[in-house]
Formats: sequence, structure tokens, C-alpha cells
Amino acid sequence: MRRMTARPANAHQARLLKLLRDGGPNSRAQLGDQVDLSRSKLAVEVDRLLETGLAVADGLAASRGGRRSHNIRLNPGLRFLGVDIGATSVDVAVTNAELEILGHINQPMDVREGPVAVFEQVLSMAAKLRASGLAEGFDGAGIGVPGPVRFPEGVPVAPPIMPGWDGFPVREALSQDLGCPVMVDNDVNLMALGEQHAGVARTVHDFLVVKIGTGIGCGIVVGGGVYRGTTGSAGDIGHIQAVPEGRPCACGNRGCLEAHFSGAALARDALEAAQQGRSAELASRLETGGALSAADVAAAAAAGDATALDLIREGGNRTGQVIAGLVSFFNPGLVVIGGGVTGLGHTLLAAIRTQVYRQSLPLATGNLPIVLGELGPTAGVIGAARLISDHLFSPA
Amino acid sequence: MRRMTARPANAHQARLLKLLRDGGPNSRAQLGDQVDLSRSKLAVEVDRLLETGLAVADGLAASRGGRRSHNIRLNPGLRFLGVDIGATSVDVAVTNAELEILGHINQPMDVREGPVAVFEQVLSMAAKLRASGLAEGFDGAGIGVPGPVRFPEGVPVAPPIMPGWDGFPVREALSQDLGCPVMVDNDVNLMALGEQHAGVARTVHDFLVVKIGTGIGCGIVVGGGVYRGTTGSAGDIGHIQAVPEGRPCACGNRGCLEAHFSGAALARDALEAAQQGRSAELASRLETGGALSAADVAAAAAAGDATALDLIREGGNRTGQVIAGLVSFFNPGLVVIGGGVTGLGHTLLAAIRTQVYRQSLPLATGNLPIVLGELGPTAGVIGAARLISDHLFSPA
DNA sequence: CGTCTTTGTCCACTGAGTGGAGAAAGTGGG
DNA sequence: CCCACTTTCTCCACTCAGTGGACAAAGACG
Repeated sequence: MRRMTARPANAHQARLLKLLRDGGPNSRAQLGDQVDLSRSKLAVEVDRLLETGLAVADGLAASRGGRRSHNIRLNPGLRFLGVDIGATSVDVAVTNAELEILGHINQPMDVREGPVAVFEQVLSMAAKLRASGLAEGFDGAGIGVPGPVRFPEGVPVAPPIMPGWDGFPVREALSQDLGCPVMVDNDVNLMALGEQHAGVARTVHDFLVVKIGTGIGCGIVVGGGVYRGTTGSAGDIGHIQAVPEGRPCACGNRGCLEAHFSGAALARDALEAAQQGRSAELASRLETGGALSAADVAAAAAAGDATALDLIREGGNRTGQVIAGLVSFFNPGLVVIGGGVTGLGHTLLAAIRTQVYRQSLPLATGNLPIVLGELGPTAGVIGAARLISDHLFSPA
Repeated sequence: MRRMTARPANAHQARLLKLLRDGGPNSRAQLGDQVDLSRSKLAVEVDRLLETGLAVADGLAASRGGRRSHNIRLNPGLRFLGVDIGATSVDVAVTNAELEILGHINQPMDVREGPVAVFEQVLSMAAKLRASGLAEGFDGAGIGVPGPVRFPEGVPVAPPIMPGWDGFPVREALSQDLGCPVMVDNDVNLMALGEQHAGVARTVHDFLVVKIGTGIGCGIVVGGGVYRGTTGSAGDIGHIQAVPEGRPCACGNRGCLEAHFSGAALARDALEAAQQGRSAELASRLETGGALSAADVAAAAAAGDATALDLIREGGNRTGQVIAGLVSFFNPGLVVIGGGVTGLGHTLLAAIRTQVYRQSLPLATGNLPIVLGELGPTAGVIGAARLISDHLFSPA
């Protein structure tokens, strides 16, 4: 199939494309109910979408008791590639134009191997998805990387955990390799977009997404759009001081949140506890696996291990303290907790909630849900697809 | 003079009004250079503004070497009232349509006396300004109050330092009393608007304004617009924990920034230092004045008093620590420090800068100016005028 | 005094969008 | 089965904001 190169010619068409993306197949009449255009105008714009191939007619619509109407849907052959590059693994997924995941692969990987090696792997994963018959090509791709990005250019800037990526033209390079438009963003921002599109944040306009993985980051959504800050580093909360004169951090300061609680810090703490004999559960896991990770702590906690539970609670308190500050400052309508450490589940959530509800003022917390993300590991790739579709479904 | 009741009929007129407000008198041709409209269309819209009396012709424009052009300016009879209600004083000012201050009064007052008493005072101050010939009436008024506001309705919600104001229909009541449209906002947001309109933040789109007065608050500007949060309490950073297990705060928690550094806290600390004999300078000032305020500490510091300097430095450190967190999170393009405590000047600023530059990541601080506000006590009233003018200069 | 430039005015034309008339295609009651 | 009613689609004349070119007015400059 030849890839789509058409773009909406005006704001009306862009609007319609987004409605079709978010609401699935719709009849002309249903579309008309949502866009406030005269039927004539609507018909013209829909016809143009059909002509350009962006949308197609698709059978009869459910009857509402009158002349039968044909459904319009986005071209079912459209394919987006969503790539979520984490610190230690990559997710690659294919979606259709409605951003439904058709295929999803996750592989371990180390970002520090540099962009060339990583992209080789990403491309081979994309090729595998294509080979399995899910796509004959991609109409666009969204990429998330674990560090700040100069968004307009799609270039990582001074990323702490991925040296070697600084200034690498990710967008340019991938666009070349894949032969389609590419957008690049911070992984946390994409997670926020994902939860906004298909997760818990569908109806909220101002919210925060805190991702606790190898590091800690925060996606900020203001007025329905991702806020990236002046230099693209907004949401970089891992290096907010959580403990005065606390542990030394890789960034050179002491007491950073990330140094006290994150996937990496948690694994270190667990190892120490196991070695010092403070937890039989963790020690036995260490012996079995040869190493400990956040997942081991989660399992130990689930098994009722007191030390593991303490580690989670203490980390939750620290995180909650920082989030409480952000809540006072930002007054969001929702806080979403996500990332690899989400496996710690409700113990973690309870600790965070306790801190936030205790430390922030009632006006800010009164109606503030603090919840776990709904999409788990797919949030990033859905957000990536959403990013590129937002771009492609806007007037050129 | 009869008050203006006209409003711009469309977005073009609104745009023109704002250009005239921000750029002063302009010829039709100069306006044309800025709005990207055909000369014909521009002429039509300008004529309508002249017809409705919102703008007037005003002499000949400076020649650019061709047919001479008449200047257009906003009606010089338009008057806005800016009111900035602080915890312990009120500022009331009259501006013209270009938001230049024509008259400004400041009086001490206690917000806790409640809205009725305060408004009585505000109205009498407004009457005094009117009586002095500066205005025959007001075309609109902006009001800032020291607490969170449900912005669309112009009603304070759960304001900690002004009990008795909760739910009071400020906008409604003042609109009745003054006989003109009124908009209400948090005082810090107005300060941000003021610095954006006429101060240090004219060219920045994302910035923070930290106001250190009786309490501590923060104005947040995102994409050129004030961000108010879900319930209007965004920027309420006074109750972020700055010192773990620190001083008890009126809010019920311990270690809040406001409990450790603010006009009120500083005065308490100074009093203690004077009574304990740790500062001869402060003690003598206490004896002379009978009480101590932030201004006394500023004076003592200027005189070289070590204890006063320490108080300022320690407060600056605390504040800087909190701001460092906000900078990491928000990645602003500028941080403005303002409020009553600004008198502490560069000692304070240096302490804050040190903390922020040390604790936040280079990417966020690399090009981040941290400066004192430019407008001092007029920032609030200018922001108030700006608020109502933005409202009135938008299509109805 | 004539030429060039800037500014203001007029007007025919374009193109997006509207809203009503009517046809097409369904539902449901008698 | 027929008829009244509803929903959907299509067509078309009409409105209206806005454009851009022609021309006039008014100055600068050599």
C-alpha cells in the first residue's frame, strides 16, 4: 500500500480527523452534531477527506430512525509507530489511525549504548512488526526518550542518563530511516499524552503524571496540552531536594528525590537490606536471582515482608512530600502515578496519598484524585502515536 | 462624561485595541504593519472603533515621508481602577486606557476586618481619586485579593488569611458599587500581569513571580497567560514544606516556608533577636519604634548588622530551596522576586540565586535570570488594570 | 516644479460558509 | 400495505468578511 501523504487542508478537516480518531467511525450526521458546521459545509469537507484517502466510507451507520447513513472512518490502512525508549528497555508498537495497538514488542536494552545502537534495535523491532503483517509501512512515528528534548527540532539536550545522545538529531535520523514524519518527546510527556488519550486523564485539562522508573520524572499538562518549559526540561523533578543533606546523587547534589527513591535506588536499598540480614525474603530472592530489582521488592512486600514494605512506604513518603509541593504550586485536577515502580501498587499509592493530603492545603487536595496509571507499559507507545497523529492531523 | 459601554465587536477590533493600549498612539499605517489585514479592512475596523468612541483621532502622526497620517489613540477619557488588597494595606490607582498610572493611593488596612469594611475604605479612596479630577467615573476595575479566587465568578474561596471573605461575591458587589465591570484575581497573579505588561517580564512567555510579603505566593504565567489551577489556588507555595519538622504554621503543619520566612516571620525573628540581645541595631530600633517589621531588618542589614544579614540570608536560602524545586519542575524563562520584602534587596536576591543555581540542573538554570520586580508597589495595580482591560478589550 | 513615496478611499471580486427546499431512505401506526 | 413522520443527504442561491488593485490625496526631495 502506498503511504498516506495527505494532510488536512484546513482546521475543519483537522477537527474531523481528530474526532474520527478519538471517537471511531461516525456517520456524517453524528459528526455534524459535534462540529457546529452547516450540513453543506460538512459534506464538502468530508468529501475532501474521502478524496485524499485520509478517511474512507465504511458500511452503514446504526439507524437513528430515518434515512440510513454511511459511516465514515479513518483509513484502516494507516499505521503509526510508537517507540518508547526507557533507560533499560524499549517498547515498540504499531497502531492504526484510531491509536489502537495492533502489535507491541518490549525488549531489554541499555540507552547508554548510544543512539546508533539503539536505533538499530528499534528499526529491527519495527521491521519485525511489519513482517508479521501488521503494517506495510508507517505513516508516522512518535519517539519517547528518557531525557529532556528540544521539542521543535526533536533533539535531546544534555540528557543526564543518556550521554552520547546530546544533540543527536533523533527526529531527522529516524525520519530518514523510516521514511515517514517523526516527532520526538520526553518519555514522561508521552506517558501523559497516553493517559490523556486512552487512560485515566481523559476528562481532565490540568494534571500531572509522575513516572517512577529507573529515574523520576513528571509530565505536566496545562489546558489540555503538554507543557515542556523554556528549554524542554520541565517536569524534571528527580533532582528536587527531598532530604536535606541526604544521599549524594549522580548530579552532584545531595538528597535528590531520585537518590532516595527510584527503581535504581530501591534496588540498592533492597540489596543492602538483604546483605545485612534485615530481610530473609529479600535475601532468598537475592540468592535465587543473583540480583535484586524493584520487582523483587514488590514481590517481597506482597509476601508480607516488613522490610520491603518499609522501603516502599519510606519511598512513598519521600515522593509524596515532593508531590505535595507540586500540588500546592500547580493545583492540578488529577495526579497520575506510573512507571516501572507501579508494581508496588497500593502500598506506594497509600503512602503518597497520605503525604499529599496531609501537607497540601484542603482547597488544592479537596477534590484531587491521586491514582495509578491505567495503561501500564502501553501508555508511552500510545502517547507516542498520539503525538505524531496530533502533528499529522493538523493543517500543514 | 458618559462612561464607555462599547466593546470590540470582533477579534480584529480587540487586537487593535490591545495594540493601542500596549503601543500607545499609532497611525493607521503603523497599525496595518502589525495586524496583517488589508488596508481596506483595517480602515473599516478603525472607523468602527472611532464611531463607538473607544478610540479617537489625535493629531498628525510623525511623517514617514509621504501623505500625512492621523494618529489613532484610545479614548483619553477612559479610566480604569486598579485595586490591590494586601494583608495589611490597600493600593488604589487610576489609570488611563494605556494603563499609565494617573494617581495612586496607599493606605494601611487589615483584611481581617472583612469585605464590607474594606470595600468601604476602597470606595472612599476611589472617590478621593475621582474628586481630585483624575476621573469622572470608571470604565472598569480590577481587584486583587490576598488569597485564592474562583476566577470566573470573582469570588474568594477558602482564603486562609482573610476569613470572612470566603464566598463573598466580590465581583458582583464592587460592580454594583462602582457601576462598572469588575474582575477579581489573586494579588500575586496581578503582580505577574503587571510585570508582564510594564515590567521585567515583557518578552517572556513562561515565568514565575514570587511575592514575599506578609505571606508568600507565586504567580505562574504559561504561554503568556496566567495559570490559575483547577480550583484557583495554583501558586500557593507558602505552605510548601521548607524545613522538615520545622516551625509550626498556622495551617496546622510544620516547617512551611511561610512559617520560616515572610514579612510576618521575619518580624518575629527580629523581635526575638532584639530581645535576646543578639543585635544592638535591632534592639535600638525596637526601642525607638515600639515594634519591628521587615523594613527594620532591611535597614539594620543596610547598616551592616550581622544578625539582620543572617536573618535575610537564612530566609533567602529557604526561599531559594523552594524556588529551586519549582524551577526544576516548571523550567521557567524568568523568575521575578517581588513583594514587601523586596526592600531586603540584593542580599536576599543573592541568597536565593545561590540556592537555585546550586540545586537545579544546569539545563534549567543555564539561561535563567532571577531578578527583582521592576514596578515595586505599582505592579499590583497595573496588573489589576491590565486584567480588566484584557477583559473589556475582548469581543463580548 | 516634477517625481517618488506614503497613506487613504473606493470598488469589483473571491471564497468560505449559511440555510432553505426538496429528494432519498428509513420507522412505525392504523 | 399505505400514510405520516423523521432523519439524512444534496443542491443551490445568497450573505458577508475580506482581498487587492486602481486611483486620489498629501507629503518629501532634488
